[in-house]
Amino acid sequence: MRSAPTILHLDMDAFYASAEQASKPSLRGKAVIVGGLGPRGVVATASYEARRFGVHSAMPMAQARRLCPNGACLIPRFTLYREVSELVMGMLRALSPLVEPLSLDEAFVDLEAGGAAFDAAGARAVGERLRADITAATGLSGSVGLAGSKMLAKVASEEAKPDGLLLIEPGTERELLAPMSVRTLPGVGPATGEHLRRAGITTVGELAEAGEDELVRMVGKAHGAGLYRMALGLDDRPVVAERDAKSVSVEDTFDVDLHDRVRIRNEVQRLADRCVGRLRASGHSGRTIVLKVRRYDFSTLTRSETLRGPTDDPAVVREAAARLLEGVDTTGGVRLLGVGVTGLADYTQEDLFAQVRAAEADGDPGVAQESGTVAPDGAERVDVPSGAGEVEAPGGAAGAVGSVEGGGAPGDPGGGVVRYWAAGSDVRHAVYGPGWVQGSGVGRVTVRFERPGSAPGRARTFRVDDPELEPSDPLPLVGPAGGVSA
DNA sequence: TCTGGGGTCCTTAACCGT
DNA sequence: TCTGACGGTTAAGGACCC
Repeated sequence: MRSAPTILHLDMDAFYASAEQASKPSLRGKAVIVGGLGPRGVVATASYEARRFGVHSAMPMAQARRLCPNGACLIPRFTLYREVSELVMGMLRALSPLVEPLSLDEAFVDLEAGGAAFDAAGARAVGERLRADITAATGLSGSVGLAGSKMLAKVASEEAKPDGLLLIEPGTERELLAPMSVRTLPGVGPATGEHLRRAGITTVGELAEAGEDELVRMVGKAHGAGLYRMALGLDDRPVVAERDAKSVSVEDTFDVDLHDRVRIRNEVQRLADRCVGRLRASGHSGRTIVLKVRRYDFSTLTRSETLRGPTDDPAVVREAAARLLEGVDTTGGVRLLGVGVTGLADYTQEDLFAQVRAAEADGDPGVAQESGTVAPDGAERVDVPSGAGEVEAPGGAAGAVGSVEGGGAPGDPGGGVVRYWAAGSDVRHAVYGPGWVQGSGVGRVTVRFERPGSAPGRARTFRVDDPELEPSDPLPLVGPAGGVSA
């Protein structure tokens, strides 16, 4: 069954880094690295200029700085990326109602379903125009893959990068795939790749030769069967526009491992509250509470508890998380904590209260226990004085940072306002106007004053507590404040 | 100075009820 | 009544994706 190449996969090129370059003219053509800037940060995206130094995503930021000491390292600005993403997704939806976003910078489109294209020539024309329109509207480039299936369209856009388009003609897919690395296929990561390599399989062609039975034996039923079909270029998964969320979770990695049990408990409570905040914002409640703990040695464990009914009550989630924590040994230190909720239901508040009442009538401790909630503190965190929780256990780590406590900026929202200016963040100066933080340290912060569409601007340095300087929202890449062309 | 954060899906084992 | 097969649910972990 040979189908026309009318599945389109769009992948924006080095999305976060390109968006930063578009909004910060002085960074165009320069190495830009977007990611976490803390001692345990990793790279989210590197510009192509930075990739030439060997920097790539998921690499520890410290290593990236070593490889590319002159690169600009910036924190991600998701508000901006989301805005650009919505603009682009809107353009895709103009082509077809069947648009399946995979992330902020990637999506599938079923062109045939939208009547946008029915054959290779039509699909190619739509793809080329889309790329031009995206660049005109955002100043960014995207790569397009066109094929008869999602898997092949994705492989095609990957091959087309950067700033290209590739259409896989029906009938040519097996020859095209055969010499490619097995790692090209979606679903083959480091573990499966290594597994296959030990069996002497490194290319997609060898994968196809191995046969389904052999693959199933090696990597399991579902994975093996799927892998075999993909190696033959077979994939009939439809493009689906709406997908229901299945879980909501939040997690924090701490700059320094946590040892103090009290502090750990407090962090779990905070995470539970944040998680419920997100759960409610998404209009969901959930039944299963999950606690995640990553220990000093990077070993990760999860503990979960399923309630009698779904909840979005912070007290209930806090208590469940606290109970789960009691069963976890944290001696040695904890580098990450997370709280999640799965088994989502979109119950309304009314339904939920009805559930609670029913459960109370049942005498069910699972759901009804908000009455018996201990809740030592409200939403407010009871902060362990800095340092007090970090008194080193014998043989403590080299960290010794002390000043910045886990995740939070060392800002004091109360009085003196010593602000923390993260590199890459947006600011506005009363005199010089909008700009972005280039760097800060020893009581100073350097700001470059430029905006999307302007010429590269000049940098000025201020005291970190300069009253004329304040954080601000990102300027749009296009529109009144900016403009894609200078 | 190793290794983020937010997800999805699959596998395995234990357990319960039929 | 005992035993076994089977299905569903829960819990935990692992791989993978962007």
